[in-house]
Amino acid sequence: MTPEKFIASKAVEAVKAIYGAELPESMMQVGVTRKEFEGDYTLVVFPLLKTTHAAPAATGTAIGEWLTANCPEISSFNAVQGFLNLSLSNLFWSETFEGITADKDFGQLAPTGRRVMVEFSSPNTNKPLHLGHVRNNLLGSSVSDLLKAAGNEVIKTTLVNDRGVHICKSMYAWQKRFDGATPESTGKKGDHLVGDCYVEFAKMEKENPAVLDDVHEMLVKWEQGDPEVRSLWQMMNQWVFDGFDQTYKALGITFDKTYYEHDTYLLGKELVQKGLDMGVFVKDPDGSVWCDLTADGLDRKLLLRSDGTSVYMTQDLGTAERRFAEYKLDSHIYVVGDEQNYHFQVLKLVLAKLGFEWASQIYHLSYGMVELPEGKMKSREGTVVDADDLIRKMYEEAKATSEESGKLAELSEEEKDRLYHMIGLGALKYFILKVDPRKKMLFNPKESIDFNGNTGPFIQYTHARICSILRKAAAQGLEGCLKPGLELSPKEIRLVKIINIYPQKVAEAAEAFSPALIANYAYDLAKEFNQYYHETQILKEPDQDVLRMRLMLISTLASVLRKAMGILGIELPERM
RNA sequence: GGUUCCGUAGCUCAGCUGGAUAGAGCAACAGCCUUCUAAGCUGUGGGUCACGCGUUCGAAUCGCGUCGGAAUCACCA
Repeated sequence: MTPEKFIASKAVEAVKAIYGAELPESMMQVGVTRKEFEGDYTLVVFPLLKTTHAAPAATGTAIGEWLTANCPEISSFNAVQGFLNLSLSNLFWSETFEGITADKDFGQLAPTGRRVMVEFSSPNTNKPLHLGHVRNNLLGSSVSDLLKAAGNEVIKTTLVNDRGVHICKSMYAWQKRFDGATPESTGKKGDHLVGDCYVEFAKMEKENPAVLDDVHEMLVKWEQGDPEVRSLWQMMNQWVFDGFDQTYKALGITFDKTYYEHDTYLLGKELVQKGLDMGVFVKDPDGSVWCDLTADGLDRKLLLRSDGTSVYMTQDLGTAERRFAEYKLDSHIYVVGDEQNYHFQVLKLVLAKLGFEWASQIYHLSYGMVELPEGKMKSREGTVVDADDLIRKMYEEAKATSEESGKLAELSEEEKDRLYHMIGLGALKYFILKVDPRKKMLFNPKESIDFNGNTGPFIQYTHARICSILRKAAAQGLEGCLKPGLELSPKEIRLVKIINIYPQKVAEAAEAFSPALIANYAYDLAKEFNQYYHETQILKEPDQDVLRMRLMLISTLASVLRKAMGILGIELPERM
């Protein structure tokens, strides 16, 4: 039980005892006391005035007196206007602290019994990944870990868009203008080489629009299984996959299951027939099939072309049905940009019309675009921020900053390399994940991502600092240990308080599908530690019990930082 | 035009299930390394929470409207 809930339940008892009225717990608004006032938690008494028929301050005082008299956990109070500030006893906090240290799985929520699939990344195989994909990948991966921490079973998946006109464009340009170039012959990463082909095609199209006909012919041949086209397709796709693998590896992204569009693009046609049989779809005279959503405030949606071929939506209906059936999913989350809000709105509606109860368990985690100061990234104008480039730059930046600080003399070259990658990536991941997913975000390539302030490296640094203290303590044979009933300082209580709400944060963040809440929590915790660090000499404390308690406190804090940042996919170093 | 989302400090962002004097970081300025890692800490300046009306004891937060921005409404994916 959280302290807030505890106080609310006690306040219900207080009101009953003093005023004889039974109020629901939801009437008790308990929040964390603002810094300017004394106390840990504040009960807002305004909502109670109709019941108590007394002035705000008098009501607060009466409840405060009852609580301090009847609850040993509540040590003192002060009533300011309609706000009753309550201080919890030192014993309460030291017991809370003890409870946290005893819980090996602190922050891992109880199993929900729900199985959730998270689809993210889902790249096209005609060009390399850029910053927009990076946001998608980091969000998807992080939300997956977040949902796991919240007690769900999670299956991470991706649907590779490996067929279609866009792929054929790259293939066509390669055939005509690349003279047999391969990743080996050019020394170029495969996805970048194929991306070059795609760009080249745009030029070809500009010079002679007729090339589009050739590409469509190629697509038809692909669908017919033409051996030559298929083998070219396979070769170039493999180049891209190899390139993507490197990028995924650098980002620390993995999937439990990979789908390929060439396997799934025909799914959903039976569902169209089912919808027609059920009378929820209609067939136009030209043979095309539609779902009428005008009653839901939307338009008519095409589900099957007049030539009988399927569209994007058809395929998505089919894959959703297959996945829910195959994996017995309770829920499915799609991490897709907000430009596709309409698509997912329609998807859910159509599935509901087909009678699938699980349609309501589909969530579109709709995130905002990453924009540059000039606006959207445009590949035609060469303003796309390439993922590999960015990762490399972050590494260089981390290396430069680290070398400047000159603290890493004892590390081997290999350890340094690992550390630079950890820091560079930590900066990038935190930069992206600390922003509310739903909001669009701005990236300015001219200003490099910061390593100071509210950043990943700040939190990594804080962790390294704690580890340094723990190392020094261990060298003196000292270990963290908590003596029951030991007095905690106000600052230490603050730390315990923040650590204590971590599980609650995980629950909130999972509910909102927002790793940003975890990022901001980790920052608050790190910041609070740094203040404590500057005003408290941990190792020079003469009282051994206090010293050991502090070691316990900071090692617990470090462990919570690791858990929180782990959800963001960010590793914390032991020194930096 | 319809629908949806957004508008908080010079910049990037928190806060939004209504609560006390709206918070951080960056940038600027002033301090703190003979003290456990200065990628840190402390302080100063910086706000009509786009605007208006409403609901409420109380609104950045909820409702309606206005202005500004974005996305989307394909027999594209």
